[in-house]
Amino acid sequence: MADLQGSAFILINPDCKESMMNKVIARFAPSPTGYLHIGGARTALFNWLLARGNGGLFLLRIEDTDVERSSQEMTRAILDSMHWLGLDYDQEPFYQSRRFEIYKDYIQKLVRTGHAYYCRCTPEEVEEMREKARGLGQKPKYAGKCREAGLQPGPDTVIRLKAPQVGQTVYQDQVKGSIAVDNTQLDDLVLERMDGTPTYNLAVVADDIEMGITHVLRGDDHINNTPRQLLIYQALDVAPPVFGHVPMILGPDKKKLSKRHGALSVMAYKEMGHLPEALVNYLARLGWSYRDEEIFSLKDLLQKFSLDNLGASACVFDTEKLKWLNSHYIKESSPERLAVILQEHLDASLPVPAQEYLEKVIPLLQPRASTMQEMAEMAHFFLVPDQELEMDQKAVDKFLTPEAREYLREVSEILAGMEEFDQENLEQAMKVYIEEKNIKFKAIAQPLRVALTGKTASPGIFETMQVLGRESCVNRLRRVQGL
RNA sequence: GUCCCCAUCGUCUAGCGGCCUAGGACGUCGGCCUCUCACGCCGAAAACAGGGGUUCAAACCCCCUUGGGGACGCCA
Repeated sequence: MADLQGSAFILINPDCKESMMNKVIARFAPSPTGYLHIGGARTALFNWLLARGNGGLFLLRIEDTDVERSSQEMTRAILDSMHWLGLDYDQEPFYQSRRFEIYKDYIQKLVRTGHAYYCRCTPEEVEEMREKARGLGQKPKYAGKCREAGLQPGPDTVIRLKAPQVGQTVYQDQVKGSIAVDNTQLDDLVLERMDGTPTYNLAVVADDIEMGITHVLRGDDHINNTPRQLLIYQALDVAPPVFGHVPMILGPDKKKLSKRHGALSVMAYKEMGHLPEALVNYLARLGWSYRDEEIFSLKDLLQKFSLDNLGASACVFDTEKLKWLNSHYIKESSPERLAVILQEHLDASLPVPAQEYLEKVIPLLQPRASTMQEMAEMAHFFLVPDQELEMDQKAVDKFLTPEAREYLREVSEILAGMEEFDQENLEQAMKVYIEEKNIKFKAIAQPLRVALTGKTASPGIFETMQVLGRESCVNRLRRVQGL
């Protein structure tokens, strides 16, 4: 790109179509100062889709230059979350903390070419300048005191970008459209701190150049950083990547999602019993749409995702819709897989059930549970020892009348004498019994349910009985006689 | 305060000047099914923030107002 510095109107990256022709290289660049939260996960997903959906590369960069707040554990946790969601990356992760030499080179190049200068102003002085600007009703910024001072490196100096003071910086945002900022709004940002470490904006630009990044999709909250970064690209005389800023995810109160109101980590959703494909599907639809469709697998998304269908406005995270998607995927999943997941959610006081048994229980719960946590609660009566089954007292009082107990006593004897203890034969046996007694099925359905499950709501009574098995059914029916 | 961004049912959204008496989905409310609870099916209520333009024609284009969000660090 030509050096346009100083011209009245600076147009950067007027059209991305040409670069779209080349191989897409996108990245996700989390800072390991916290868990991977819902917003970060969506950013990662979109970048992954952009790269993988176009035969490109998806790289990972760990922005751990803040040694104080970054940790190895958080990096691990972020990687685990991405793995759980099914977002894999190419090459080894790039760690900014190991790349300080590269940043030094970039900064020195800027100093050499006259695009950066040494500054001796103290943080207090700079703060005064900002205050002054604020007082004048202007945007707080560094006033440029050392800009023309021609200072040499020293122990108390930082390096600042010599940013253009006229014209404007314009770029085509892939989701927002044209964005323009007057250069007077921007100041000479610090590139290298007093301790010699690079600042965020410099490191990002240097890395994106080094990594060959073609597309930067990131949160809306970075929209104001983009013009600053563009200025660095310009000073470096390097063509910038394509930028796109996806809208923020808001909490139910329409405020930026934070730990206070449910900006939970990805892993928290796992613990609540959400399936990864449900979370991916939900996140994808938050800010993106494809006609009237709602259900998307990762594979569908790969094929259908495009920047064109990204929305521009902020959206509210809706737990109810997530749960609906989750219940959908629970219905779609195999009992084999769900059994493994369910184990993690079961009450620790329960005896560890066999995989085969869970696989019989789960089909009865699939249409009823919207999270695996819920399923674990529903599965409880299937797994608890007969003598420890908790009984809902209100249900007992209402349905286990003396008359009903007598029916149950007789039924328990019938069950004990049955040949094939399956749903079909159970239904037949009960039919015969109620005809014999000349009663309605309703007269014994709820008493049976309460006796067997302890509750008034459960899966179908015959399928429940078949899964529980003869022994448990008889045990439980006998047990209620004494209650 | 200054700058930037955004604005269709409660929520996620379709809509890219005429197909819109605004479509879908979640949720809500009815109904059907039914051994309970679910699932499923059927149906209903529910939105173009306001005001000016442009145009034969505006939810769609422009401007203003209002509202919301974000950013103004030697954090990332």
